[in-house]
Amino acid sequence: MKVLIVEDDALHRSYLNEAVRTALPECDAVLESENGRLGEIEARKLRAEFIVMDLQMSERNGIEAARTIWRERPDTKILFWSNYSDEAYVRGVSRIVPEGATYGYVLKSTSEERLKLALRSVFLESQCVIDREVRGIQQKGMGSGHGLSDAEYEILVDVALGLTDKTIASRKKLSLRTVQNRLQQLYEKLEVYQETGDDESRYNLRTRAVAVALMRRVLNASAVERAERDLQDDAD
Amino acid sequence: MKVLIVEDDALHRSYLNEAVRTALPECDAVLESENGRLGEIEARKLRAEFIVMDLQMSERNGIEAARTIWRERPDTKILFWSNYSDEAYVRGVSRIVPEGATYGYVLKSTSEERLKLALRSVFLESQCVIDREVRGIQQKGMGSGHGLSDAEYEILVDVALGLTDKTIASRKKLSLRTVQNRLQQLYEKLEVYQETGDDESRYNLRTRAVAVALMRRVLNASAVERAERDLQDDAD
DNA sequence: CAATGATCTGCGGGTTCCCGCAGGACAAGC
DNA sequence: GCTTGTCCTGCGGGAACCCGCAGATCATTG
Repeated sequence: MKVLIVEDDALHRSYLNEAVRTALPECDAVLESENGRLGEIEARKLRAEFIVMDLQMSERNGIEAARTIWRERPDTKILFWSNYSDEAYVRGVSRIVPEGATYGYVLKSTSEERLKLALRSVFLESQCVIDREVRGIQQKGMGSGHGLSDAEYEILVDVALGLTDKTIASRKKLSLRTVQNRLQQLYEKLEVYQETGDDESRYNLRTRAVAVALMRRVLNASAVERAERDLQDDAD
Repeated sequence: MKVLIVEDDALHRSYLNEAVRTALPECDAVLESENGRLGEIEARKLRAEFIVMDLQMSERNGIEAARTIWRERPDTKILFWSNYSDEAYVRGVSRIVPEGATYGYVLKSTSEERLKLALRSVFLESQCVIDREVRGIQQKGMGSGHGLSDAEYEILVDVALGLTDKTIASRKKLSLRTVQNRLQQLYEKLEVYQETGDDESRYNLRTRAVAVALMRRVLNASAVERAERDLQDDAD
C-alpha cells in the first residue's frame, strides 16, 4: 500500500507524512509532491490508489489535479485537506468527483485524531468523510434560503469571466432574454440592487454581483481560472 | 522584550514560536493570537512593540489588523509572514505602512535561516527586510512595462467593487469622462479588448478586467473587502 | 517663447445592460 | 378541464457603457 501526499507547504507536508505513517501502519511507502502538476505526474507514474492532497497550490491547484487523476482512474481515493471551507472550493470539488468515487474533505484546523480517522475511513473502508463545517456549506446550495442553484452558479461564473449576455446565450444555447432573467435571479439571491435610488452611489449590478460573490467566498480566483480554461478548451 | 505572534495555523504558529525563541534569546515572552481581531486586542493590551503576523486569516486579515495597530502606535515593528507574494497583498501592505515605520515581508517558503535573520534585522536593527521575490512584485508597479500605476489600481478597485462610472466620478471628484479615460488605460494595461470582433465571444470589458486582475493576482477577495469597508466608512 | 506631451473635460453615437410587461410551453393538482 | 406555477422567449425603452474626436489646462524642454 502506497500513499501519495500532494501539498506545497513543507511543514504541513511533514506533518501529514507523520500522520499517515502512524494512522496507517499497513502502509509501506509515503511519497510526496509539492504541487498539483508534479502530483499528477507522480500519481500516474505510481498508479497511486491513495492520495491526500491540498487545495490552493501554486502551480496547479488540487481541484484541477484531482480532476485529471480521476479521469485516468476514477477509483482513486482522495482525501482533500484544506485551509478553508469556502463555497467555491466545496462546489469545485463536488463538481468533479466521479460517480461512486470515494473521497474526503477535512479542514487543516481539525484535530490530529479526526485526521487519522478520516485517513482510515476513506482509504481502508471506502467511506466518504466530510467535515461537519464543510457539509454545512455543501447543503446551502439546495436549501430554500440563500445559496445558489446550479443554474445561478453557472451564470455567475460566466459573468465573472467577463462574458456578455449575448455570448453566454449562444454558449449555453439560450435566448438572450433567458440569460437576463437568470441574471435577475442571481441579483436577488445575492441581494444586489441599486442601493439608495437617489442620485449617487449606484452599482453596476453585473460587477457588483461578482464582488459580493467574492466576499461571500462563493467565488474565488481559482474558480475563475478553471472556468477560463474550460472556456479556452471548448473554443475548439 | 516581548514578541506577539498572530497566525491562525497551529502548525505555523508553533514553528514561529520556536524560531523566535532561538533567533532572539534576549526575548523573554512570546505571546500568540490566532486571528487578526484577537491580535489587535492583544497588541493593545500588551503595548506590543514586536509583532510577526500572517496575512490571510479568517476573522480579520493581517493587513487590517496591522493598519489599526500602526494607527495606535506607528513605531511598532511588524514582520509579515505570508504564503504568497501576490501583488494584491504586497500593494495592500505598502499602502498602510506609516512614514518611517520598520517592517518586513518574508514568504513562508523561505529557509529557517532567512526567517531568523529577518527577525533579528527587523526587530533589533530596525531594518526593513523584504524578500527578493516580493521586491520584484513591488517594483512592477513603477516599471515601464505592464503593472498598474496608482491611478489605475484605484479605479480597478472601484470597478471591482461594482461601482458605476458616475459614482466613481463623484467619489473621486472627477468628471465622468476622465473616469472613462482611466478605464480605457486600465483595459490596455490588462490587455483586455473585444477579442474576435466577429459576432461571438465578446467580452464585457468592465467585468473582464476584474477577471483578468483576479487571475493575475493583482486583486483578491481581501482587497475587495478592504475597499468595501472604506466605502462604507466614508459614506458617513 | 514655442513646442511637445500628459492629463482633464465635453459632445455624440453606437452598443450593451437592466428590467417591466406579456405571451407561450409544459408539468402538477383540485 | 381549468388553474396555478415555473420556465423560456420577444418587445421596447431608459440608463449605463465603450470610445473616437476635439478643445483646454498644465508641466517640461530646447
